[in-house]
Amino acid sequence: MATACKDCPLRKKPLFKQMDGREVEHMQNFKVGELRIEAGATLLMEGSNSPQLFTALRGMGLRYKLLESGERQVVNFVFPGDFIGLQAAVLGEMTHSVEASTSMTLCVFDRKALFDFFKAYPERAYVVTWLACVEEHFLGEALLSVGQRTAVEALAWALVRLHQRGEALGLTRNGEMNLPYRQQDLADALGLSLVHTNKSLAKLREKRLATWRNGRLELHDIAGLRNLAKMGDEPVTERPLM
Amino acid sequence: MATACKDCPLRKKPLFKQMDGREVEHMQNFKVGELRIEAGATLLMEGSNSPQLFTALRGMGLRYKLLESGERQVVNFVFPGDFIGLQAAVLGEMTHSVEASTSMTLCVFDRKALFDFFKAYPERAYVVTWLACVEEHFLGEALLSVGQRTAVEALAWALVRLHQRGEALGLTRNGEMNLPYRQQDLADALGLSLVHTNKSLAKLREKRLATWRNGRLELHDIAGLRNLAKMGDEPVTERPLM
DNA sequence: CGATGATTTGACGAGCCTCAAGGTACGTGG
DNA sequence: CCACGTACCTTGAGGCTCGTCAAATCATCG
Repeated sequence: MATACKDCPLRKKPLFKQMDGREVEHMQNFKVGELRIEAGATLLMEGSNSPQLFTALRGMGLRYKLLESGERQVVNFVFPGDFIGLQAAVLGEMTHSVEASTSMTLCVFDRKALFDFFKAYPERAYVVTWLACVEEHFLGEALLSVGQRTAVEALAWALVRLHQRGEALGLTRNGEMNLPYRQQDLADALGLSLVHTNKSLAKLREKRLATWRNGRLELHDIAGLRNLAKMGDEPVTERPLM
Repeated sequence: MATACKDCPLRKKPLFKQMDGREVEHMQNFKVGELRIEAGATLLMEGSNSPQLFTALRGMGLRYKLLESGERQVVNFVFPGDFIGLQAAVLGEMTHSVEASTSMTLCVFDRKALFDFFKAYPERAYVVTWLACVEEHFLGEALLSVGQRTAVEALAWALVRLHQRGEALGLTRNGEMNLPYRQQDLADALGLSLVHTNKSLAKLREKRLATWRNGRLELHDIAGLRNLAKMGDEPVTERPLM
């Protein structure tokens, strides 16, 4: 049974901007159902033109692109609240694939209704644009990491960011959280080899900065990590939810 | 004297989707003026909250991010038709800086009017989202290049893409175009050192694939470059103009 | 308890970076 | 007109980071 938008558990988290009753109703009009997929399943394929849009409600996933020769670049990690499939809706096809790392449940919207949605609810149209900008922002930061940081620095950056996202969603306890990815996923996100990623993670452990094993991430010294990664401190800000 | 939107020379280029008279009028309502800046000038600073939005009308520029330690990551190249400053308008601050590589003229819009614009002209709101998606698409591709391609491959990719953009704007003649950037700019875009960029460009020349000197780019073998870069062939498609 | 997939470690080499010096084009002032 | 400065491009030498190859360990699961 699909949960009604008014009962959406995600919306109440402090990370997300409050919606008034009308907005919730607008979302309810747009929503066509819920989808549950298993870990490992592919939700969207690069190049595909899916008839549906999604918002991740529960679970985590990956966005990635492939080179013809098989190399994979992870372009982002999917967390609850992420909006998925906008590119297919607007540009006509997905520019990356999306797959589930854990089992996930997603809110489903009808892609064909998007333009009518824009006409009917401009404040929601603004939200869609907002989310596209957030994605753009993250990709720029990732590019900065891959292009300019060393392996250890890039890993420090990635772990801090992932933890930050988890924390904003209330997924952490005493600096710990579940991080259900493989080292290969991080490696592909940062343009590193698996082996070098593994050795760099070991360095972070030796320096007592962060530990990540058995799917559990623990940051021992966030300030140290941020410093190592030469990150400025932009606090997590409220963002809207679709 | 600011040119009127109805006389906009950019809009007529085949790259851009046709607008009907009403849409042109909507843009005219939104436009507040024109700006001309010199080569080397900074248009927007990362972290700034500019009161203005821009569309590049003429000239070329760079979008980049800086690390505290001084490393620069070029996140994109600015060509005529690019929409600039959306992040500041929506997220509250720019997530990258923008500077002019040549002298530029830009169309100026009022950031505060953006939301009203969304309400009044949903088809234009849709266009803004479209452009944000295009940017996201490009950043994903850049990430793929920096993360997974070798230096020569990444350069091949970059030169093909830049040439493609030039061609779509009618800036090329027999595979040649002006490319008013420094090698350092390409290096910072691809996460390479200047020296290695220079040597890799030499290799592309030796292989008779591409020559870029004195601000002039010449692609001798586009298929060869695409092949080297392992690029699929997505054709350039029409896109809207703001 | 074997099979499969993920993590870990070691050895070695390659790609890319840094340092350094020289070259070219172009503008400026004596 | 030439000396000089500046900005950018080019080339060489040497070293470090990171990738590849290989194998061992570990965890999970049927």
